Amino acid sequence: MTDVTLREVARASGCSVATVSRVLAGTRPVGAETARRVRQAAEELGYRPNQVARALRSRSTGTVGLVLPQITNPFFPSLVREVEHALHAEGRAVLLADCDDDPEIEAARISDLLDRQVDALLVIAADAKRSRDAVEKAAAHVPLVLLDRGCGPGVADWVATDNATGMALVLDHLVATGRRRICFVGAAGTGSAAVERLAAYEAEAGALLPRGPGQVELGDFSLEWGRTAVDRILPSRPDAVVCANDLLAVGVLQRLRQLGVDVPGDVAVTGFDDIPMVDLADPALTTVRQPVRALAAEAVHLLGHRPAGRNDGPRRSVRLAPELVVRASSAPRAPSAPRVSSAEDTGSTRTPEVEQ
Amino acid sequence: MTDVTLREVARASGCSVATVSRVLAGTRPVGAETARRVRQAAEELGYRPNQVARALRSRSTGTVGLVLPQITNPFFPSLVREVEHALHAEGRAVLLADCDDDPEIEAARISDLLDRQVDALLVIAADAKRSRDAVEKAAAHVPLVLLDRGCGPGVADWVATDNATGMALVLDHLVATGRRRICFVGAAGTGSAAVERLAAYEAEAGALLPRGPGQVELGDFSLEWGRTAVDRILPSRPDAVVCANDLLAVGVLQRLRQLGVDVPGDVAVTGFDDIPMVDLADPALTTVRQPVRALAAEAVHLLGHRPAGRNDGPRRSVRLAPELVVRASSAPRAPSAPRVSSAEDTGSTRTPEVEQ
DNA sequence: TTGAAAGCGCTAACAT
DNA sequence: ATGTTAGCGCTTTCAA
Repeated sequence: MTDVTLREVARASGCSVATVSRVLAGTRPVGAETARRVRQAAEELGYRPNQVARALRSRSTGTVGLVLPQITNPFFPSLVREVEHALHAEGRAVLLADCDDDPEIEAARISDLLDRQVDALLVIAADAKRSRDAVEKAAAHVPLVLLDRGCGPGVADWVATDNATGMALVLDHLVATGRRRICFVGAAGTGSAAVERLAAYEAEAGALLPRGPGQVELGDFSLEWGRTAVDRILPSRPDAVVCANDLLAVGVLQRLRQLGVDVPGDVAVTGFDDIPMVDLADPALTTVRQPVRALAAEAVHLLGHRPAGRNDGPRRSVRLAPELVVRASSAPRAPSAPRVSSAEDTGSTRTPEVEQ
Repeated sequence: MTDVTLREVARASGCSVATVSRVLAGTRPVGAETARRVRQAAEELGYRPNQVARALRSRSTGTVGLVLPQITNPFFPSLVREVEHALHAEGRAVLLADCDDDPEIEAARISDLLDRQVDALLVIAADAKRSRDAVEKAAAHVPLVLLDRGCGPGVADWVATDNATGMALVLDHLVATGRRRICFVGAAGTGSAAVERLAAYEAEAGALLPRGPGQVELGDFSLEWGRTAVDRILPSRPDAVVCANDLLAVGVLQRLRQLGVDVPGDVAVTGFDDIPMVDLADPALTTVRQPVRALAAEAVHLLGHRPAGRNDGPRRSVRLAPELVVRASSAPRAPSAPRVSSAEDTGSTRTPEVEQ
């Protein structure tokens, strides 16, 4: 089952390999009759262009490297899905590299992808500081866009969710539904999500609440820390707990239930990200849905707009507004105005549901 | 920033390109001193071999296509992770193709991957019947291994979890802890998971229970169907509900709680797969953990053992035994012998936990 | 519009 | 052990 080559198509259609190439790649005008003969011959022989040979000659593999910290992080699969679809729509394929949250592995994987001549790189940085070097070097060789997690200013183009807007949506909603003693459970890390969401909480709460921000508890982005934080926060008698991500919020819900605290009667709880498993939370979790499809589309778009390896022009940083999804965990205490779901005017695309 | 080629390394080290190639690729013995000079020159020039050129000449890209139905299906990310790591350990890269549960898109993606000259294909079939053609054709060109979901006998090598063993572990456990009125909530589809888990339930329940299998309700693999099925099953007064996957089980738990039925006091509930979100179920869900790492390792192993495109020899079908993870949802009603967790003698590798 | 010819960067025969 | 030489299959000058 040896593969059919361009040469054989040329012979069968009675013209040169150059002509066949032009017909099939559509690079230059070709006589109508010739084109027809070529296409027919290609069809009959079952010709399939060898993309490796094409890549070697044209210096473009039609391949993009996608580097991420951990595919098992529940927020990433939908992002990977959207990136894959957006790239495929342009005829490009995705080389996937999972680097296990380790910046050194990340650097090695990036290097490997460059050796494989990817046309571009999409990187969800493993570490805000320690990913920087590898990303910066890679950006000198191919167009590179940071997605979701960045690694410092000026390193490369960066597309992420607008955390400040997301947090503002949450606090506006809570205040509008009568909550006044709002505290915050977050993470102490240096990643953009941890830092920006905390900062946004403090700014918004300072502006909106008469007494300013409530108690803040910082740990890591884990279910366990969500549970623990509840015990530290409850003595201050909050009427709402804002969490920096969904995992924390689910941990908070679990512990609150264990303690017999009524949600949303006694306290409201909110998350961030809208990962698939919040469907299972009880009560259903109010959260901020990241505009996953738009993030992917924007990242893929930027990829195409910085010529390979050219470092001229300013770095672009694109922030996309997320959408507030109001569910039961933040329902008003007086159930006079039942709010089931709401999408603010963010212009963001909806994330597809998880299917089984 | 033009790339350094083999030719330049050859000139710098004062020997031929062939020698440089042999040193760097390690294909043939080379004099120690020459090798040293070559390596030094390569190092100094910052030489990086062009994998595309190498692939064209050696007819091997060091690339494997991974085709799956939907990366957002909660069972797949950990599988993708393990596959990626296993392949990377052999110096191979993963081209990812998500086909949106559509066999036609799947066929197109497979074809695209073949054009890109992947050395092999790993396919999680989208549909037990309609994936067959494309898979069979692809298997004629490159080594191909079906993973998790197959598509009929004799099509290609196939690696999957041993559903019969998994179901037997569940039923043995339930019977051993005193459950006798055990019913089943599953899916009506034709996929191997749906079919085999149902068959295994009926066989085991027939053998173990005096009155034989209990009520069986078949719908699809969704949370919603799990909730619905509870209402149909409750009138038969079961003391255990065995579910064909975790999503169903979580739906069952939700509805049971809504109805005020005590789990595990009144009825035990079990799932299948051990997807990350079962951590959040309340009570924690007893389930069957698929041997994800071992599945990936075995699939990657098989990939290397059928020479490219050669269809000789019988198709191999490898089934790996899963592991029962006992949690609160199936605790014995008399809490005299608290069982927290147990791993049966399956010889399977443990799946790593999901991290955030 | 078409063809002839020159490579892309590398590996693999075949020499020596 | 090393060098010379032919390509891998394609795209792209350069001529015609």
